[in-house]
Amino acid sequence: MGVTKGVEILNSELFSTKQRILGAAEALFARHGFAGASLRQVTSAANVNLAAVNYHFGSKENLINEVFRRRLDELNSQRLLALRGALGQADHGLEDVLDAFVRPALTLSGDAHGGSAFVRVLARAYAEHNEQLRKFMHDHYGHVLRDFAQAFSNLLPHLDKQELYWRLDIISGALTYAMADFGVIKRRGATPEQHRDLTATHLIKFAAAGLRST
Amino acid sequence: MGVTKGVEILNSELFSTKQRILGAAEALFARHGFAGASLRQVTSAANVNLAAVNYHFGSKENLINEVFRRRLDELNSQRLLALRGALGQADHGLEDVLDAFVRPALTLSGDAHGGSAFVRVLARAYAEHNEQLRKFMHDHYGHVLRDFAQAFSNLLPHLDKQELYWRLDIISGALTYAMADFGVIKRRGATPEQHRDLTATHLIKFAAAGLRST
DNA sequence: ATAAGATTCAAACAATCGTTTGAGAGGTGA
DNA sequence: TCACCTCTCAAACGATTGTTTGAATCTTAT
Repeated sequence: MGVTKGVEILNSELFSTKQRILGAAEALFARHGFAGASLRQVTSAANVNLAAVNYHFGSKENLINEVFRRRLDELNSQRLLALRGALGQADHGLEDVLDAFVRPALTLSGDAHGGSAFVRVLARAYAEHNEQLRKFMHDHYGHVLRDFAQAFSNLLPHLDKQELYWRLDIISGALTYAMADFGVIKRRGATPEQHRDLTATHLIKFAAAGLRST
Repeated sequence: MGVTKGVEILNSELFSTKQRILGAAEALFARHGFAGASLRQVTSAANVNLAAVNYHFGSKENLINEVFRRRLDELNSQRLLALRGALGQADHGLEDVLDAFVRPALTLSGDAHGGSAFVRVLARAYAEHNEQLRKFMHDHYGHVLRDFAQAFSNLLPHLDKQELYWRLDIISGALTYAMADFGVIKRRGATPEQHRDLTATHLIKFAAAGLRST
């Protein structure tokens, strides 16, 4: 049996080698993990030569980082946009800020072009507690978390900064994990969009309660 | 640098070779994942010969299964015990059944003798969606999930069976993931036991709302 | 004490891993 | 046409993987 079983071969000429590698890596990392998916599996699924990974990305580790960067760049800019919109409302509350954090991620999880695979990759990364990956995210998206933390802090002035960061880390993990299951869940009598909205409502309510607790 | 960095070497004569391997595997699987932790790392940390794994467990995959079996046997029997206690109450509700499901897992996550490492292993397994591991859990602990599903179904007669199983799967994942972070979270002015109780309350409330939603 | 069985050990197995190499194909501008 | 640069390719690199082997050692019962 082939190692690319079930993974769509992205051999269209419409996509560059780099993009095909990123897409195949995303799908295979979601399914087998970072250590479990080999570069030979990735390049085979992407229909490119094995050496192409090290040529275009330098190393497997850097490929992993690029898989994250491609999606998180878009995700976090949308989060900041939504945050600015929420803070623009004069009477905005905790739930509005949480919504700005969750909603773009939900949209990503509903994306058919690899986005739903990526949220599973994200869930793996959270489960891994990978220190190297955490540093990458901190370096590249730390300002996003800082902006949200500032917004939360203004709404929760009694809460210690350090404690706030712990809770945001927990919330990120819980939300990420909950999102990772979206692909397989079918709720009767509701469209996927309705289902995501319903889940978002529950998650936001849950997270708001966790943030408010003393 | 040694590959066993930071992992306690279980070389006490009080523990058998099998137990030392299971303990070291549990700790290293929690830290590096199933594919990421090699048998040489495991046997080195356990202070046993490399071949001991295949002698006592047959294969790495079977070792993984045994790591799960050791903890889940105890966990699930306690869950069933708590479920019987909850069902014994004449006026028991959804939260009581959920508590019977969550509480034993929380106790395990607070256990210092590898239990807290094991919940991280569990979180990884959920994130992996490992089909082989899911089959193992289904074969060995399917009756536990069935008993809980029956209890939930009696309390939610309007809910379709298939839909109920989906929701229980989600809840299991969410609870497991939330538990996996316990080791590093320190909440000011609360003992670890109090913190676990507080988190359990939030989780149960969240799960109950999810189950009741139409 | 002695045979039988259970366990441990160093060593090696084939397979696979991420990475590197050097030749060559393909396109671009002078 | 020529030189230049980008990219692809098959092949090989050393290292590490899970597993197996057969002899050595320890345990146990007769």
